[in-house]
Amino acid sequence: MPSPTIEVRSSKAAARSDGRDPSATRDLILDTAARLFRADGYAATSLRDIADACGMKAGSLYYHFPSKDAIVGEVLKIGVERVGEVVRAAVHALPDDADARTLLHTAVRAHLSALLQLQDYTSANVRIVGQVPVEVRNTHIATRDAYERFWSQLLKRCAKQGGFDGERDLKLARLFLIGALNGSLEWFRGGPAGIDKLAHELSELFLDGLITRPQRKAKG
Amino acid sequence: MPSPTIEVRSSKAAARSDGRDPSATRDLILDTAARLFRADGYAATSLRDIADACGMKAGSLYYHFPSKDAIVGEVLKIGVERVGEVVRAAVHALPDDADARTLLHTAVRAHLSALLQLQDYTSANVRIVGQVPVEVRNTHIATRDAYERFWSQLLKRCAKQGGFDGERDLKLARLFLIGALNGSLEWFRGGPAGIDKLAHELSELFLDGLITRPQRKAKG
DNA sequence: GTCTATATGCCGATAGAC
DNA sequence: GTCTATCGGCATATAGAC
Repeated sequence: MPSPTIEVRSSKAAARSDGRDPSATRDLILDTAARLFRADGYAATSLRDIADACGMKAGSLYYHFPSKDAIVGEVLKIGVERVGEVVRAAVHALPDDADARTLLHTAVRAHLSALLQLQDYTSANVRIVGQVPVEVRNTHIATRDAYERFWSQLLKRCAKQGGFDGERDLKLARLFLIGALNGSLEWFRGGPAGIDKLAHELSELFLDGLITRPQRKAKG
Repeated sequence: MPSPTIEVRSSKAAARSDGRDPSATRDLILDTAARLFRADGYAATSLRDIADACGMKAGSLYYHFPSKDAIVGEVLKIGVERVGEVVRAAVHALPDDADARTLLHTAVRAHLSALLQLQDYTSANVRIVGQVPVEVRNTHIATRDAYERFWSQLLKRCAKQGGFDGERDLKLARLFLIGALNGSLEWFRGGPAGIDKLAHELSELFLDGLITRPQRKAKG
């Protein structure tokens, strides 16, 4: 499996620590806010907390963002959009006749990579949705629905290529799959190698199940 | 499938609306707090909000609980402990030689029943852990770990009875399974019949996978 | 057991100096 | 761009009447 490690950068703030990028401070605020939102929740994280962790004063944040809601909205947006982009790109790079196993494994691996490398953004996400102004939440839900539709189509494509069992409910399978993927945010501690093992195990589990099959495909 | 619907009562408050039970008010406060914590998060839910929804004044809550933390601690506790009790009881009621399919299906169905019928408690749970005093959180984590150990043993028992594939990583399978189960909190809307279908689909999916098997067991 | 009244403190946001 | 200073509001928690 020569597929390269998937790299997902959370923001420019981590890349350059000099002050030359005019948006570096903005990115630092976002990274910091995401981390604190994830750890303490939205309402429990004050602008003073965020500013302190950035080495700034609370009033200065208003030069970069018009309100606390705008900050949390941006954090949510980054979390949902970036995962979708990474997964779509990885699947799009496959040949048109890729088989079900390759399709599923690639999408699962890309999702896990982005999800876990952007942990502060993605997991702040699941914890603070529902505590945020309706306008922000509606945008978030629309993006999320589009991503779920992508997965529905992907599973249908897999079913055609891979001889899926006709009795399986693909809608429920999709929901369970995404739940299993996102649940890893709560327990995974490890690096890229661990992510690869996760992706391998989960896609095999969903395709083949726990019970031994009479004949198995040859591997690698 | 003659297995009866699993009933899980959230508290005595729902059962009796007369004022005769001395702990009825306490239970009403807990039910209300769980619902609001789930909807709005922990920090965003004020004691005034809880009191208003109970038809009381904020100060009166302090007759029943010493602090807001005590309320949230109790809500968390109910959420984790009740699910464990229901699942253990359901599995314990099975014969010693129950096969893997029956074991897994029974445990999955019991978990989903308790989880979804206690939605306010269980889903408040996943959203507000990490926003709560360390002492409360440690108790919560201990209970949760014990429950995960129960699932590990259950899967080992299934593996012996059911001819599991030796290549599967049971620890990861357990984590993915519980993730898929708990993820249903975010999307499931339905009643007991829907829960039964969920349990059926998920246990079949984990045992058999998405790909067609050459021979299948006869059903029902 | 529930009420009113209040102590004390942190919150988001703004204004204006530098 | 970042600072200091401050406004008005709502938070948890307490005290004591009924």
